[in-house]
Amino acid sequence: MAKAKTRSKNVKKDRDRLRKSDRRQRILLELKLRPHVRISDLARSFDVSTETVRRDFDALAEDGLIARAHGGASVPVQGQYSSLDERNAARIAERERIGSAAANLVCEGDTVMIDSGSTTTQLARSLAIHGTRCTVITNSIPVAMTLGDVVSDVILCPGAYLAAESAVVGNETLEFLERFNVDRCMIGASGLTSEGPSEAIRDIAAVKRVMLRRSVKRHLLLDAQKFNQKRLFRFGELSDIDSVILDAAPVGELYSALKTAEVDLVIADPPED
Amino acid sequence: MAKAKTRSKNVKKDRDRLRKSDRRQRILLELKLRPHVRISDLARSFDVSTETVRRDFDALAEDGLIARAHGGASVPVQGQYSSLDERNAARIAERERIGSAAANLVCEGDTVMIDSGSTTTQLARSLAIHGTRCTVITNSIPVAMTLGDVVSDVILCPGAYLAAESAVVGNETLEFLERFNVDRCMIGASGLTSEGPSEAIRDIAAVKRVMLRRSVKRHLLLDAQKFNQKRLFRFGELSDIDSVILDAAPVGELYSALKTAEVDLVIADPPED
DNA sequence: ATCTCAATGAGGCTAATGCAACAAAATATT
DNA sequence: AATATTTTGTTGCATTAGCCTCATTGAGAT
Repeated sequence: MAKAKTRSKNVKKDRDRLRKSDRRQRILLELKLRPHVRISDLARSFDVSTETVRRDFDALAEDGLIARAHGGASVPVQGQYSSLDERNAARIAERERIGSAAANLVCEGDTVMIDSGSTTTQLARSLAIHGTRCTVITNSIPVAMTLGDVVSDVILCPGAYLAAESAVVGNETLEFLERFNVDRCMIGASGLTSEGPSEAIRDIAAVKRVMLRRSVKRHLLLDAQKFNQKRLFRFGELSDIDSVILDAAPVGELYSALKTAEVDLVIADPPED
Repeated sequence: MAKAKTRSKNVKKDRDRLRKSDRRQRILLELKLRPHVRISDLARSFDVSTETVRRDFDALAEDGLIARAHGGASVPVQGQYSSLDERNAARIAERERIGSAAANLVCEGDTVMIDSGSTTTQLARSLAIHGTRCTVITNSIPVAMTLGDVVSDVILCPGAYLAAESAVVGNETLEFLERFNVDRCMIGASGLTSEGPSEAIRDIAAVKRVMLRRSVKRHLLLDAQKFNQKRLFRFGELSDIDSVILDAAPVGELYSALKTAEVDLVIADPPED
């Protein structure tokens, strides 16, 4: 049955005041336009009190849709990791180290495929800091935006835009990637077991598969938290990987499996301070 | 008491102050990672006083590299227009109206090509607010990110990433676009004369040309400030355009030329308040 | 070594924001 | 229509940020 009264009395418990949800919607839209909005501006724009906007912010932040800041709010995190909680903030440091170590593997003039993910975005950042001139092919928008067009040539893949990952995926992406032969690829993973790396999202896994196939040297980036984690989509064997860049050495079965597969282990330097 | 030399430090000696430029660099890199940084965080991170960070912010904001906010700073504006000055802030309102009017032209289920630019990004925003379900093909990253993947299917073009426009351009973009036939395209322009629309950046103009060619209905979006402006690269004749969406009616020669070419004029509604 | 100038930090003050409790207004429910 | 519930506004106060001035530091130049 079609909803006759569009938005008047819909549900019982679900009291969605048009006003409120409408404001929230507009806040989110606004944040898609600019990276940061001020409470005072929004209050004036909506003609409500700052307290109301503050409450909207609290609600949106609770859902992880925005990131609060003093005096305003910004987009949660350009589609990368969520810098909300302490736990994740700690992960950032490790990803930074991994990204930095991975950046050292890239030589001047290299052609590199970089996939989407928080760790590979950190790699892009390290590459930008380091100023390594290279050609990058990526399906990740944060990676492209981080690298810019000054130091590196960045080629962005086509495909369907996947907001949750800030990346493009799908057949067009895969076909496009097939056209290239690159020196190396830098790939993240949600999990790594002795059976190989795996990933939770199918389309993302498919991209990784193709990138692995088109590269001479194949590097996997991941932090120790992913050890022995298994996700639905395995995108390769250990023998498909030339080296793994990580923040701590694996042990036990995973370690021996990596050794058997002759995978190089690149352990990122421990934090300086 | 005007200070003669505000910040003249471009001495030939490049070893000015590594400290300062290094900090600025890191601030910019940080902003590529997260959309917003806090002064207090940076001060702690760099182990300098908040005043120093504040001064860095002032300098960076002066160059338009960051956007200041209370308590921090954010990326200037994801690569779109610069919301720095009042003049530009005023333009935003007009672009909003134009974008909204253009969004009304899009029907449910349409396939639409949208090019890069501040006005078309506003169109994307209006589409998102309106919730029009459609398939969008774009070379603009802000457009893709604004639309997301909930209401619309968004297909991003491949190509070389052009940071200044936050868009992809080049042969790959053009070839990709050629593969599609769409109902309509929404295109911005830097200038419009009786000879046709023009654009300052060659690669961007090339994209617009192809989009025009692949569309049944061709819409041009621009504000009155662009009237009688001529840029280096003309990307079409007036007769290539089906309708122009603008915030004020053109007059004189431009008006008669548009009429002669049988171009529809869609004047955006004036502001409500 | 001394001088100079830019850069930085510290203090003090003002303005803006955050927070909590309560009051007022709007809306839904009966 | 009357009541209950939610939402919004207001007030007061604590906290934080902004900004100005001035003292101090540090690097380069003479």
